Amino acid sequence: MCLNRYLITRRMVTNGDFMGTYINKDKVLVAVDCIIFGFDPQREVLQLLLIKRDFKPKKGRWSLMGGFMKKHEDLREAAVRVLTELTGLDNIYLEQLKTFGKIDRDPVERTVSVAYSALINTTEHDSGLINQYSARWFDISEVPDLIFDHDFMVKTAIKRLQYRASVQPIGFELLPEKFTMRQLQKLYEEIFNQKLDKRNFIKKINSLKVLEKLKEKDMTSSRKGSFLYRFNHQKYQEKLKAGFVFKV
Amino acid sequence: MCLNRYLITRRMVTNGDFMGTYINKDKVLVAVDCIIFGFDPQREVLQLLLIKRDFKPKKGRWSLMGGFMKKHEDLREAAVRVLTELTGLDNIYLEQLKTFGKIDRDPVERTVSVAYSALINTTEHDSGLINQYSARWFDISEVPDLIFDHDFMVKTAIKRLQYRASVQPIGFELLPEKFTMRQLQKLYEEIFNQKLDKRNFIKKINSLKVLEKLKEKDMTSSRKGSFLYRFNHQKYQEKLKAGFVFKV
DNA sequence: CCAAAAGTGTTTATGATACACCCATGA
DNA sequence: TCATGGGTGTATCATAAACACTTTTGG
Repeated sequence: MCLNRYLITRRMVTNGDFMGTYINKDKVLVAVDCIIFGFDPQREVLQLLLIKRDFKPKKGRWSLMGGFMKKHEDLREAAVRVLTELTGLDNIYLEQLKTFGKIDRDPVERTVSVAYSALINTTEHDSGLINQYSARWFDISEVPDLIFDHDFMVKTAIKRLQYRASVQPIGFELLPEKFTMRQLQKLYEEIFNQKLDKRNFIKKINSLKVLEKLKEKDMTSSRKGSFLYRFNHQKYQEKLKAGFVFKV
Repeated sequence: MCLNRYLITRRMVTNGDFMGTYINKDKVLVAVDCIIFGFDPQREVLQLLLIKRDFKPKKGRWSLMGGFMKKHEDLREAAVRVLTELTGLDNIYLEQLKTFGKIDRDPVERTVSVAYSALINTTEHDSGLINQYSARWFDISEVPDLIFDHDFMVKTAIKRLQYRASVQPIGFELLPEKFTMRQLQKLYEEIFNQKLDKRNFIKKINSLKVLEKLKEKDMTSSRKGSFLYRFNHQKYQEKLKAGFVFKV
């Protein structure tokens, strides 16, 4: 590390080759921020995970889960580590969203932040664990003002989520293993922020042929009860390999 | 800068608030790499701009136009500056592509690189200027091996280009002001790497209603000559505002 | 028997695809 | 007159959108 750096510097001094290429270049902090979406199947709302900062600056304000990349760690690994440290969430697939590099985005130090995003199935992840870490789910319509440029990051993430939802059967990452058609539809309505026609929606979803209709019914939401469905990962993978586009 | 940093450190020492938040965090080099696409309307090929490195490491190898962000400069500005310094290209709209953060992507120093991409109209930009800077256009099918992870960056950029081309009338950024339908079609064929039906293509393009057919003909490619078209930016902006999706 | 949510089909409009011949011109 | 690239139209199919009534059952 320091040694390594010294050696390179020596080489540069010796033959001049690296001159102007790596020395005298500014180094800055590289942050990672995690934008985690969830869906509450009972209340049928899209949610965002936030933490309350118990340190300055902006102590007491809500923020995305963020931290700094270490020199000897991959960027993505840094995001995974930070998320785990702050929420206990483990084994989450984080997708890179965008990098935010405005000069004054962090008032303390020049920091470039790489935002990562994930969709999680809240019923599969221990919410007690999340609470323990002073993290909390917010309904997407009730997200408070966030620190720095985190509001903008969230806006960007929602746009990306809408795009992803339009080309992939995204619902299955956010719903419990078994779910009703109504829940799936509500999820899409939340993501796109618009009402969808029940009949057309079901037709389209069925045409994708990646759902199994189960014999079981969910009896909590009506007297008649509604059938439960399950996502068939194998069929999905086969279709994906065949180049099928899951336009919803 | 150094002063500023010192003050913050003092405050941290005084009240402990910043402890563990900003101090002892690793700083790394933040690079920007520019992926510039062009289109040669004569030869009807998609092209990529590269430079020959005249410095180590990888001296003599071809590479994207890259450099390091300065501490007191926006990330995007850094990309614009680097592009201008290395190619003379000015006034280019660079769109952020993705950030590459593998631990060993640069063998010399830990570097996180943010890739930016742009489409340029080669006839509007002084190619003499580019040559002066030891930059060169390569046909997309003949791009040489590049340094570091630049090959992967280019692959990623091409995918993004294909996506953008499918939802925006992208051709107009890459073509000269006046162009023929054939050139436009060839451009899309190059981007998607597949043949398109002439009649269907023209129908689709016309349905977008953002082209003006001129009275002039281009006589260089056939005896009959082919009509020239021009992109109508105003119509495009109006449609864009109205939420029109330019699916091609 | 009624309230509340579940479930189900048809029609129409729009856009995508496939496909082949005539036109204008310079040499 | 002919070789070359330019230019045009129709029929079919697939998907999207609009739209309303019946079913089930617990209370």
